[in-house]
Amino acid sequence: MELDKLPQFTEYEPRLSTWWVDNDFFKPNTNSTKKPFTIILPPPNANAPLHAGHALYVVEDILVRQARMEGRPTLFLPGTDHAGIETQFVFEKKLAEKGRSRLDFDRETLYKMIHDFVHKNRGIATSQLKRLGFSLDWSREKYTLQDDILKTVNATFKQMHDDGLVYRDERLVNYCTHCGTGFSNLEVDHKDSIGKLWHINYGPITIATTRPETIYADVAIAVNPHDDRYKDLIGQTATVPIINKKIPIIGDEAVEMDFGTGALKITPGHDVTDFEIGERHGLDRISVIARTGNMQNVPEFLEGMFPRQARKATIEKLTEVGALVKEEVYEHSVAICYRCKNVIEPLLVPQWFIKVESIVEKVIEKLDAGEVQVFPTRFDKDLRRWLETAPDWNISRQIVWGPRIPAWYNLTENPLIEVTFVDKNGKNVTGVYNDIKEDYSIDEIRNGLQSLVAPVNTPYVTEPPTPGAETTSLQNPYLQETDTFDTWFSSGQWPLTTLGFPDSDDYKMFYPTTVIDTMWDILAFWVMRMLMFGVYKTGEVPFEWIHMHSRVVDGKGAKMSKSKGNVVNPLEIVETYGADALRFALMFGIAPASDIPLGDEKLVGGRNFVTKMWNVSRFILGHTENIELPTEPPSGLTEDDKSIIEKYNTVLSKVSSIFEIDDADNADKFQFSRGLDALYDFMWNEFASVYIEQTKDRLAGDDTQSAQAALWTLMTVWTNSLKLLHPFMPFITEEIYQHLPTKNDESISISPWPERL
RNA sequence: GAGCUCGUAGCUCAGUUGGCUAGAGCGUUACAUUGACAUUGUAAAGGUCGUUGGUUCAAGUCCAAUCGAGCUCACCA
Repeated sequence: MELDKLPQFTEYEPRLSTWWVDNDFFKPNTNSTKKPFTIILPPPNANAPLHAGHALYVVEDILVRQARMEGRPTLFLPGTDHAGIETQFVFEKKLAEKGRSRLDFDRETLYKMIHDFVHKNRGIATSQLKRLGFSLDWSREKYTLQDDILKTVNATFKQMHDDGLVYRDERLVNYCTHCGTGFSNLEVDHKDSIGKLWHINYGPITIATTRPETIYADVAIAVNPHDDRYKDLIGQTATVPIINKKIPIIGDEAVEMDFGTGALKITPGHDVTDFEIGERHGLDRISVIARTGNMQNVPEFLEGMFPRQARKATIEKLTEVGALVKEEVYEHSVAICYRCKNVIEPLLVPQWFIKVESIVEKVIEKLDAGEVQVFPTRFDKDLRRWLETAPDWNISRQIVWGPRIPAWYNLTENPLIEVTFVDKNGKNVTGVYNDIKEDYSIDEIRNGLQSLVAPVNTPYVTEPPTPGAETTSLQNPYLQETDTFDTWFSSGQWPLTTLGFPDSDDYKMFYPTTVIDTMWDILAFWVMRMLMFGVYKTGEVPFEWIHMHSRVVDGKGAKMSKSKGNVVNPLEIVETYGADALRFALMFGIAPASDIPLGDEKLVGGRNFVTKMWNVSRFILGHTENIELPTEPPSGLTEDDKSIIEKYNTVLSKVSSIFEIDDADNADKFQFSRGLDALYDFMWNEFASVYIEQTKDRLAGDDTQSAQAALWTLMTVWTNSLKLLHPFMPFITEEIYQHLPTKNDESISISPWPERL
């Protein structure tokens, strides 16, 4: 029963991690009649290694390990996410390094290339999760793009469509006319730019604008209704110069009185603020910039120009007609394409939307009823605000990497659909089908298809019209929508899809899940969507608790970022200090949902604690050779023995109360730091520094009864303390447990949660 | 502009519903120790709990104001 001089965590941590999985300790014990405990792992990006934030899965692992020891059927289910935009972004960067672009490939080829790229990297994150010791049931691992998941995701879309919750509408998207595609906000760079602010006379009122080339798309002038200068003009008309179009003057509080002239030209087709004002007042949307980047719907002298040329020409014309009041230098930031650095135009592009109001109402009812609760409670307010102000959800993305929206258009019946494809000679073609149908067959378009844009009112079907034949039949005039689902549309159904909704045994047993734990930054994106899908599909919330964890920052409290160079790799920490030390550093002395400064001092502290555990165990085990360990509590316990047992009982209830999350009055729930602090103090100061010193003489003395009482107390209290510590620091506790004569179970991870002594 | 969080020892942070001489880790100082201890143990120094006012028998904790820091959302055409 000799232990090495030092704990060799680089040896035992990976060994135990594999051993746990190989022996199925993390598969749920479904024989128990206790209430199941379920956590679905928030899926990390399948394509990227873990970062420091992922180490916070330790919060979930602590809960899961404790529940497992309580004897509850406990499931911690792993999976990975295809991370649509981010992954395609990374892949395209790699393409760019080789001088290629996504526009060189048809969508099917591109999809396959990204798929292969992700497939190569998929193992990295999963092996890291294992190395960190998370007690996941790998036999149930899922991936967001696997067939059974997609089947449910598509079924949800169809159900929502049948319920009348799906519609198409035009919205402004960040569109790069040079690259011919839309981007998400994440993909847009901003550049400070010195431009000009032109003051232009519209008859009774003068406006200020940075974009005079869009005046042809103006549909109104807006002023602030509290603006004494202008409020009497509301209801009158103004005149767009050059084209002499009459437009109404309206009042809207979004207009800043202090900016420019205090009067704003409303151009819903080309500006996000204007779009919203236009929505409020029921105004038309006019597009004067085509997706090709050329001017359209403009006076003849501008036709076909690019916006920059049109701006110059418009200024000249305004000067000529005397409408230009003045121009001033103005600094602002403009959105530019991350790839080609050209200016991003907000353009009207048809998008897919989900009506959220009826679903959100039900979610709020569940919140009110306490069926789902938020910890810490201050985030309840945030969640409600997101729910109450949730606009209809744009679920479509103009990217390839993701589940393609299951809607099909009949091309011959809707020839105004615009298609972009690579023709059989490898050339990029964009055109309205009606204009190009003489030159290209539907098959040629389909085979090289990159994207299509169907006008908003184009009819569609939600099943492939000729199942299995849609990509081959010469007669088939249908093309599938090329937009893909927003990543959150599929990951929002994660608690359902991973458990095999609607009729699997797992779903019946483990849904609703117990806790979801994430950082607050995706409360609106992900947690809210899971609530919506859960309630919509099952009538039940997908989890009982929403637990918000902390953000990992560097040792000085600064946010980690690549540009600052202070990003830490959790696996490097594990190599240097051990996974237990990392887990300790993340939990010790931390208030719920506050920042976690992760510096070397903290990690050293964790490693030293591991060493301390080890040495205490060496001391106790060193005496099992010459003193017989009683199997029953001996009668001759001293005051010292009774005192340490009493202190153990106090710590036991303190640690246990962290996990009593169903108790409404329990102020200690989820207070991991308090439990760990108490354990640390007890094990190191009370037990090791005080009690062990008290026993040394007795263990070495001639009084066998006293020695046995001391050894029994040492061994019993220590074994139970290790069990209390196990959810927090699983490796060292398991490694020691395997050497204990008091070991009653194959693994400490499945041993019963200790009781009072 | 709206909202949220924070300001406690040299550093990083705890401090549950207000209640004994305000705590931890790291750091500092002194002494001890080859011990179960990549050291550890004992002890010490170090805080007007941002500032001001209020409620209370009692305030780090509640309220108001103020100063400072950080974050989120919305953003100026």
